[in-house]
Amino acid sequence: MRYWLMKSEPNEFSIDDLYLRPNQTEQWDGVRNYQARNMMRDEMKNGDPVFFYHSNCDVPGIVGLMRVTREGYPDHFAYDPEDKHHDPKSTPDAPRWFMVDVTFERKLNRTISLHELKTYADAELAEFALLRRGNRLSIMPVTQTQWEFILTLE
DNA sequence: GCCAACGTTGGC
DNA sequence: GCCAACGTTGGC
Repeated sequence: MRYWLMKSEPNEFSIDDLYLRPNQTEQWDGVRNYQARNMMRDEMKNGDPVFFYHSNCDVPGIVGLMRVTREGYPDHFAYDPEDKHHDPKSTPDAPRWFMVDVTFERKLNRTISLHELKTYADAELAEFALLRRGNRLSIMPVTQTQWEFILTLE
């Protein structure tokens, strides 16, 4: 089992939106970055725990927990010319983009902000991908040690 | 294969 | 709104 962090802008799709979805489950579509795609297509497995991270908002940070409930499958929204993330180079015969399904687990009692996480950047979270300079990936791996440490902050 | 131009992300 | 970081594109 591996641990993950997935970013979303809360004005686009928030932890509360996930809570309100049928079965509290959402397909994580629209990712158009090869590294992130590879993680969804190849590495994320059913049952893997995921941090839900709110980005580009007043208080960026980890707001909840979810779980992978369907492993990588083609992001069919890429075929739709009307879709915001349409990609004519992705076809049903040769899908270029993939997504996973994630299911709500729980909200944290409070947001563990990016600001707070950074205070451990020279200690427990020295290797945390989120804190690496310039890292804009929307999906990133979390080690078990990092996962457990972050939850002790709650 | 190089690299300049351009677009996007996302914190501040 | 600014801008640093960095991925992608496309001319050569």
